[in-house]
Amino acid sequence: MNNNSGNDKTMTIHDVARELGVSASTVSRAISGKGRIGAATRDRILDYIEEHGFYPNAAAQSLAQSKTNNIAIILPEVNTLVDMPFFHTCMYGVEEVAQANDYDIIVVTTNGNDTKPLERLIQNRKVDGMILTRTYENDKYVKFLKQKQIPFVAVGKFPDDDVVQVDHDNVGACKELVTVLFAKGIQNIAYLGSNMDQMVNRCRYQGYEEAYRKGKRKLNQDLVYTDLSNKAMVEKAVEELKKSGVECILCQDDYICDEVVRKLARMGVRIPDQMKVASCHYSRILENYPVTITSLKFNITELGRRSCQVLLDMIHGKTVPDKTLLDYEIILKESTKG
Amino acid sequence: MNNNSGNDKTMTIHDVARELGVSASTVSRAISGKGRIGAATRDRILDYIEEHGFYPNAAAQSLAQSKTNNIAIILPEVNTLVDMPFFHTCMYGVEEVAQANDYDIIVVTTNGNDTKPLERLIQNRKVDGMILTRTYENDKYVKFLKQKQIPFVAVGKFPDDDVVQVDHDNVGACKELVTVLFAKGIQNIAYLGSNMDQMVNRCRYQGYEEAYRKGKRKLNQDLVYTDLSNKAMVEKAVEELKKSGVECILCQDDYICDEVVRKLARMGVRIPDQMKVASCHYSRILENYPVTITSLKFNITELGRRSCQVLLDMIHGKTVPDKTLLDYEIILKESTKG
DNA sequence: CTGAAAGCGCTTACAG
DNA sequence: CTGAAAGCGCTTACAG
Repeated sequence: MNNNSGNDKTMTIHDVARELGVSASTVSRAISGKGRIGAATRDRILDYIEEHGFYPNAAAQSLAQSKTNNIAIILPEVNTLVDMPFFHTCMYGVEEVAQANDYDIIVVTTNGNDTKPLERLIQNRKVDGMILTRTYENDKYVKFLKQKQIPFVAVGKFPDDDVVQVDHDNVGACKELVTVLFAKGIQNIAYLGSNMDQMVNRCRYQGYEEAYRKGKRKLNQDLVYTDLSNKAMVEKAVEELKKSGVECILCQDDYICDEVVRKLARMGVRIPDQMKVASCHYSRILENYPVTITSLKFNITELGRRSCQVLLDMIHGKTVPDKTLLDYEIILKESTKG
Repeated sequence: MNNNSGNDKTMTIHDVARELGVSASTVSRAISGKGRIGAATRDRILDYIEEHGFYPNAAAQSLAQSKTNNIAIILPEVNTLVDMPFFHTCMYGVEEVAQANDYDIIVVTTNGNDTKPLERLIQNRKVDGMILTRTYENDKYVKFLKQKQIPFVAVGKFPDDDVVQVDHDNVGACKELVTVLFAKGIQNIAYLGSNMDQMVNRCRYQGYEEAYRKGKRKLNQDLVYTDLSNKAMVEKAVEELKKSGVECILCQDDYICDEVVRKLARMGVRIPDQMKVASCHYSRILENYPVTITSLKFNITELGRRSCQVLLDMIHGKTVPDKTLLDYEIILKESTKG
């Protein structure tokens, strides 16, 4: 007693064709909107479909059209309170515009080295394109995708010009932040960063450097730490910096900023009186402090959205800009006051 | 000059059949391992495939076999430092076992109300099953999936017996935690929770209640808050509880715990001397405090893994347990000392 | 504007 | 053990 003519198998295009006394081709045209078709027939078909809930089989469409309406989003393996929200939020953004365009997203997590999962997805033709959410200095995935000529976009900067990139202007943002801090009368600013394999980290450091150059100031390399891979190293750096008499510490991200703030608290060093602090990336972690922290703020969801939009444009054969740079905000707070 | 016989189109099963002088059926059998086939032919085919890198077209396989090798994972829209890592970690777990079984995961984010995205995925037959990562008191998705007879598993408890569930034993865990606290000599324990629409929150409260009953203690409803939906409400509750002279506050999750700890600090109330605190869910947020917090600890990745394993079993027609309850740990720390 | 036919790239009874 | 054929459910030139 259901709509399905007493037949419980899922409806096909032929079922609706038969019911309506037209051919399957005509039904297909009505649905796709492609090819000439009479307005009356089209409406009749569309009405029937609407009413009886016909949904085309994705695999059949995919096979016939050589397109999947799937895109892959490649996530790194991360587990910090800074990284997880970043990638998750970015994924939301991607998903939002994918959904809006009738695309689904296939998520794959990788360690940055094993290209097997990625290859399988491509070779089996399960996706029409890919989004790389993190790029490395020498990125295996990028090489593979370029060679396979798969449409893909890299979230984050990449040295090669022929790679389509969507990113926040990390270089410009850090440069401006440091310049602003100089303008506030701060004489020297230390930099604490970690893994320079990641492009985003290189960019931030570059911005810091450029600000020094622009300000015609001499950058003392003793104030620069770019390979702090754990808490102990950050703590040691903070101790050394305190002794050195530097006025301000610029943190590559909130993970490092978090350690810095805690360490200073344990040392009894007051922010900003005895040490100023700023971070290159605002995340909710910063909300937890008694003292508010000066930082750069990026719109991560928008980053995801734009990446997806650019990828879809590529897939649909439109020409897209090689680089899309998103804006940033500089949030000045207590931690750099005075 | 590539391996592809000078032809740049992607290889099909017929190409390898022709090269090897066998039929497409035989190639198919060699790959799938199904149907009788001579060991020699099989090896010859497999070697060729290995060497020349043939990958079957997923859409074609999907169409012929009516299965997609995709599963969907439904994520709620969340943005707190507690929720995002939870769902992200769970997703990792799912992805890990999906990958290992040659399944891909399609991620869809929903607000819990709009069933459209879910429906599309099902109706177009893009997935073989689904994982619901959050369940609600009256879950629309559950209803839809049951009606459609799609294999699915709910992460978290669900009242209906005919819904396959994978969950931590939230009830038992909270019950035991509260019982342990009683055993330490604490006389009364307040409960701070939020949205009771979510099953997980109901469970935790239920465990708390059961511990009271088991201990034959009278539960004073003035000590119970179950609808704190923002910071201000939590703060007010903390103030009232401090006045009431209660000894210990049990927090439904770390989001609430975070607010409680901060509020107590601002009030100048020392933990654990002047107020004890415990949380029903350990997340990295708790690592940030100067005082360590007693809490329940769950293995979220494992939750994801098991959910996926159960779903795959269902898809493959095995019988699976209606409920899979994962273990928990009780971590006693400073915050409940003395 | 519409239909019949071939094709997308696999799988799987059915013969042999 | 292996092959020819039909079928999965669409799309799309090609005729008319």
